[in-house]
Amino acid sequence: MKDTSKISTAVIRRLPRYRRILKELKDKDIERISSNELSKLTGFTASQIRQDLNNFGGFGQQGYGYNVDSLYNQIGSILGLDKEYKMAIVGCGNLGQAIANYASYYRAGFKVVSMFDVNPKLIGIIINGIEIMDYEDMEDYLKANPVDIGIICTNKSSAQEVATKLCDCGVKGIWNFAPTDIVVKENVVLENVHLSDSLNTLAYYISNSGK
Amino acid sequence: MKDTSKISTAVIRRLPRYRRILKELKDKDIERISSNELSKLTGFTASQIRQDLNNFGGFGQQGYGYNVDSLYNQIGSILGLDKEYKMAIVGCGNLGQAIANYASYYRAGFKVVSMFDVNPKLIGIIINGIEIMDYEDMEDYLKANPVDIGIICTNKSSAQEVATKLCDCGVKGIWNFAPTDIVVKENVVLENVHLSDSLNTLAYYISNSGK
DNA sequence: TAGATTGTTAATCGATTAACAATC
DNA sequence: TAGATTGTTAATCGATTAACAATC
Repeated sequence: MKDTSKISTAVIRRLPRYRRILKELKDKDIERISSNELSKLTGFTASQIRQDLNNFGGFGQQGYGYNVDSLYNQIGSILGLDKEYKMAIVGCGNLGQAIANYASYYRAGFKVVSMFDVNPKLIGIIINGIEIMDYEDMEDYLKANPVDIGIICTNKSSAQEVATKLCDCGVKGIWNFAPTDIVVKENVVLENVHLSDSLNTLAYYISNSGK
Repeated sequence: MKDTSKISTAVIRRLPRYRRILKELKDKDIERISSNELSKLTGFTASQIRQDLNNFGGFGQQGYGYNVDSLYNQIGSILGLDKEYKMAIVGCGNLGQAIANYASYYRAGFKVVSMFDVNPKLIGIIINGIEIMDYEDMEDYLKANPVDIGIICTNKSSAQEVATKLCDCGVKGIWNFAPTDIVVKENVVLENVHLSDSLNTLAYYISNSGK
């Protein structure tokens, strides 16, 4: 296996997609698959698929292809999905609540364990078994009950302050849904979901399609 | 200006980010900016910024830089944000409701005009001024009241069927939040927001950080 | 005018694709 | 064994960066 720190983000971002397709094959009780067939299903070239996988090890067998179940598990393990992640949601409007209900059911390994908001109307409400707490108490609470991932579902103006506080509370990663660029402490991983950027990109391709 | 069909997706996906930063500068009443300063704010190199912008035309001025307000508007126009987009949401759980409240306030140009669900408990509810309608009636309704963008917030198993129906109703683009790959009719633009993929990527970097 | 900074060409770098020997 | 398909090296392609003449 190569030094994983040298593997490009493009490769990493393809892995969840491979895994998703493998899951579907697994559910259809398909045992083996060739890079060529996987190419048809994913839209990536067979060559690229083999290159990508060989960054992490030789998971296939000449003349046979890849074992679906085994490759599915290997990719899960590469992605770190055999571990458990505790998560805290900050900002419990519709989006925060959607995530609270969503995240846990897609991947058993991701558990929302605490939720925070400043709005007195939301504090005390129970979402998916978790009571929304006062944001004021977040620092104390998270220092006593640490989480791995902080999820920012606040508005733009609060996002940086929340991010800084989450970093101080020792999160390992931040999943940011606020439509702004935030800065995090060294060694904290940042993953942005900029919905407005995504919608803008869609608008571009709509207004330029057929040209 | 180059043939826009030859401009890579990577370039297009940087445009919303440039625009976001320019908006902040505009709000601070900053009039001009050089590619070098923009580089510091965006994290992209000055060279790349100039290259990107020159795909669409020479918006700068030697010795001066770029006029913030004008560049902001130009990028908006390139992205097609000077038009209006009517949108329909299919699947009105937390996520669908979050989008209904979200999309409209980020960009005045994106208007949610109809919402559909199969759940009788949701049908009739009013979200942000829009009454949720029965999914059964979607086809008839959208043929009489067409939209530009269909937003899929259903679960995985319904996503493809919904996508096909939206295509039949003449949408120009689909914004897909269901965690699955869907196929759309030719000339319909597809933009995926795979939240589970995003979270998996975050997990990878967390479990490989510090190595 | 002198200084600054763009627009654009050329050089570099990295990612994707092609090809094929290794081998199951 | 013969056929299939990987793992891996080499070739290609495209995107990013560097450099600098043009020019405000």
